[in-house]
Amino acid sequence: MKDLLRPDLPFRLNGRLWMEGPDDRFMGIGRLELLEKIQEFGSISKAAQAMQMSYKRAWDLVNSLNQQARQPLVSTQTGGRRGGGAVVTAEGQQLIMEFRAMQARFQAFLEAETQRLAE
Amino acid sequence: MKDLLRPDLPFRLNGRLWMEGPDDRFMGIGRLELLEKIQEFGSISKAAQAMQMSYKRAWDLVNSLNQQARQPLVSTQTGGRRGGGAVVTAEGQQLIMEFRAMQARFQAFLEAETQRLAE
DNA sequence: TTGCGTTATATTTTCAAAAATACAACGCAA
DNA sequence: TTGCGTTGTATTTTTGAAAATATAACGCAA
Repeated sequence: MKDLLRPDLPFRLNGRLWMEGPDDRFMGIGRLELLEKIQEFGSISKAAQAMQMSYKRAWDLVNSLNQQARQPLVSTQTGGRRGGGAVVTAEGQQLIMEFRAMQARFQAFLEAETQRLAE
Repeated sequence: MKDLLRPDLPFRLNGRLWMEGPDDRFMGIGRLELLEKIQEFGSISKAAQAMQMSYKRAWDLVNSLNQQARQPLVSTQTGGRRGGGAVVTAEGQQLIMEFRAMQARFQAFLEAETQRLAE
């Protein structure tokens, strides 16, 4: 493989992994990071801001996640002391853990293939 | 994982794999299929047509491939009996084989992860 | 009761990627 | 020498996704 590539350019292997339902994506690296930010800030809008994403997009993603899950993964409330907020549920936390683990195994796969590539 | 998902919807794991240079993608499943179609038809325009892709897009992809390769992966000629045509070079064929093999290993990874998912 | 910072939602605007369109050059064959 | 089906290239148009914008509802606190 290496002998096919221009030697003056640095090439690397990359990839994406996701879970999908019949007509919508369910989980991917972007949604994973969003869930983690919501957990960190307790707010969809703050999470969106931190990811430089519009609130609408973030909300749509959360909605899509919740619609496809058996139990809500993010629970929200409007009004109140801090204006409202969002919490990642126990189920959401489980999803974060399991998908993070899958991502880690995928990274390992990519690194193994990158080794092969150098041959 | 399975217990988090709506039981009435069929979910599946999916993914993409690609090689990239500093400012351009080099190889991916789309380019792989395009190379295979060019090999099949001996023509960029026929390959594009078969993939329901505009000729310009197909040509741009071929150009990008050739620019980043040490040796041309597709060689073309204009005019002549059949109006011209395109041939996948030996190097191009090697790329097809190696990337196909990598894709196969990726599929195996996806299936292994899908097993895990069902637990 | 007013202000604040959220969630929730609809609508409009922007942007970039792809497609569509147009056309010149090429070289063989009729 | 004309026509044909390519490659090669520029320009315009379309399209779809995301951002931007706007606004209501909510519920606590000052």
